[in-house]
Amino acid sequence: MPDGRRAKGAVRRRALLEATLRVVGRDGVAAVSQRTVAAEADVPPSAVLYYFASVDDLLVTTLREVNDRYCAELAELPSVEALAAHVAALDPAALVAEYELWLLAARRPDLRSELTRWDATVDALAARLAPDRAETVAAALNGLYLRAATTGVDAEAALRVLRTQD
Amino acid sequence: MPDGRRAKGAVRRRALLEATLRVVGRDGVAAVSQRTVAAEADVPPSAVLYYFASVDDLLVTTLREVNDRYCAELAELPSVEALAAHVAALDPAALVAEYELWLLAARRPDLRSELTRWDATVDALAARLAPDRAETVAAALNGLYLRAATTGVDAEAALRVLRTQD
DNA sequence: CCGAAACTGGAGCGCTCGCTCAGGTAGTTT
DNA sequence: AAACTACCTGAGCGAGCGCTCCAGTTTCGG
Repeated sequence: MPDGRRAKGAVRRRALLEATLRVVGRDGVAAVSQRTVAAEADVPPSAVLYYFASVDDLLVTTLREVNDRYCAELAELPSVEALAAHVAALDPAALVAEYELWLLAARRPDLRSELTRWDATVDALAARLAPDRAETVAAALNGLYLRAATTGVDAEAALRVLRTQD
Repeated sequence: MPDGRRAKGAVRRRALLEATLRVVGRDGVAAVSQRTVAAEADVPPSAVLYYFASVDDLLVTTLREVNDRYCAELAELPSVEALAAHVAALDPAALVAEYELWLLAARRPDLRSELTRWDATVDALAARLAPDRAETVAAALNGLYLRAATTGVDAEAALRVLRTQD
């Protein structure tokens, strides 16, 4: 029988993770605090440290979840055209949040594995969609992501960049 | 006659800017505070707010200086080969610092101009060194920078990525 | 229906933060 | 040398921080 107590807790826990991601996207990793996340999720501050061992734990858990999501999304793309459309459809604010977390992972040895996971996913995608020029496509994709985070990228331009040999 | 007092002040001001960049590289933008920078530059904390209107002003000034330096460096590269060598020679820690500042600029409207300045410099370089495939080279260069910040990139691999058509 | 377990939330501790300010020090001018 | 002024600084304020603690509430199994 499902325990109603645990179920209720799980809902709050998830709400906190989503609130954290929103705070990161809006104001950056530095703005993530027990009190700001609690306010964003509309729970009392003490709830944050009931569901997570520390504020840092909350942040790291959020990072892993986001990485999971992005990697899964990339793995399902069937073609270079779909990839270009994917890049063009990304929300700049969400990408900025992603880079905030990327930077956090780059700085901390214990999160290095998340970084290599992301790199490996991009490399695998490039090798799958463009085996003869995988290195360039992987680099160009990373470059497109960066550009998409600021000025945005439209699908035609993305496709032009990714189809490097035509 | 030059006022010795003013000259001494200028030296301290510069020391604070360099200390700020070191702190950003080592511990991130979030670690930049009046007290940490003062300790890094070996000046009393109050000196920080004597030379800069606020801690934020110090950070923004540092960002503009770093951007100046990077843009000037790119503008002088004579060939794709030199560009590949340049990327391979970059220090990962310094690149992480650069991305910290990039992210700061991405989030703040008043710093958007620094971002477009960087993008324009990269685009101009790509158009100069590889006119027939500028968009791809610009994206690939940004991708290489990102990779260089974590795992590092060797010169041969960078050249392979940048010479997209061979 | 009752004890246990999961959950809730407010109070508050020790700490660092950005910033202000009154006053001290040292180089310049007369 | 005295007056002036630009430069410099330690002390301290109010605020927000992570985190602990514990008394209260809800929901469960037996």
